[in-house]
Amino acid sequence: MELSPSMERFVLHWGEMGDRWGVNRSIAQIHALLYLSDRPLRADEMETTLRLARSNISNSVRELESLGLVERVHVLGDRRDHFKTLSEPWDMLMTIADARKKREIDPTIAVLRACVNEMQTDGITPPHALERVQRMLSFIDTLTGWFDQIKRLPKSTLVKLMNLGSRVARFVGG
Amino acid sequence: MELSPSMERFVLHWGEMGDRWGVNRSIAQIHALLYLSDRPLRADEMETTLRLARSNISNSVRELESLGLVERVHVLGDRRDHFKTLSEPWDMLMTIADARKKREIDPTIAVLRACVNEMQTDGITPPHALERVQRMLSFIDTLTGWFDQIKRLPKSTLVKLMNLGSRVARFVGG
DNA sequence: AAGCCATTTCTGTTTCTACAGAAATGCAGG
DNA sequence: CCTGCATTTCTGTAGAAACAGAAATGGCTT
Repeated sequence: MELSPSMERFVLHWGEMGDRWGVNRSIAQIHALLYLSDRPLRADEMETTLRLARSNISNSVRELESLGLVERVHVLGDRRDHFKTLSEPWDMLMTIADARKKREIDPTIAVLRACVNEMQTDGITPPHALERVQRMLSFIDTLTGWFDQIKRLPKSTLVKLMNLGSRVARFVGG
Repeated sequence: MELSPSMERFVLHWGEMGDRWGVNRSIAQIHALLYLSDRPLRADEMETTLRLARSNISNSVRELESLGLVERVHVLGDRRDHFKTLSEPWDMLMTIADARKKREIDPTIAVLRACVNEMQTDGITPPHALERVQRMLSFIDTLTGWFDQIKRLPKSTLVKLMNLGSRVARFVGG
């Protein structure tokens, strides 16, 4: 797949962004490439377009799959794997948020809970430290609980809510 | 400042988390330490507690300051700098989101705009690629516009909205 | 059943970031 | 103006991650 200069710029920038957010650069580039493509791509196509090693493509695609961002598809008469990604930014965001919640937030909640438990009984931890951790725990809990509810709403409803912006505040007397 | 085992665990975990989200480990550890402390800490205290080099503390604290997460304060009769962080998780989240928006999202929007402009005129970029970038741009635009509005709402209103969860959907006919 | 081709796993190299320690700067008090 | 201490900047190093290429695996086709 040939990239125009702007497409290349998009791919490169996406790579940088991924980097800053804890996703490695190649993975983000592959994702960007698939996002730009109007059809599923094969590993060898991505290899030549992005000039990455095949092994790198293979592993990255696997990671993207596990994130739920990329799907492995097939075409008749070709046994090679083809890959495609979500085309709706909104779906992408939800998928990423979901995956990272599972991988990072949920374990964090577990750790904080354990900390709170131990802090309450160890007799060394100063009260204010316990209080801080509790506060953080309940904050994250509230936030993720909210997220879990919100993400189940139909997209159209969410769009309406977003367009309301700060005017949603009316409904709670803000 | 002495850390109980659970406090240490909290600090270490916070460091790991920072890492995964593109903040370096020491910076996140320092932040965690300040968060647990009930008083502003000096660089040398953090040095011994976290066993990091003074230079590292100095640079990290500076970075946290630029993120708006840490404030440099002074006490009478001591010319050394002392540091403290926000104690409200909600304020922390907003501050972080704000800073990262400025540093990463806004530049991204600029890049996407430039890409869209060039793609429209270069005569090489396939239409679907242009369309994808446009869609992403408008999505990010919508989202950040929403965020800018929301963050101005009083915290109490936000808490009410969060507690509503998916029931906010009622208001837009969901 | 054998060979071929796509894919994955493994391993060594390279690159980059984080960090410590040294040197330099700056400031306040004497 | 000089001295001493805190802080910052600079530089080399250590460690980790990313990556390429080689080797191995697995499955389809003939």
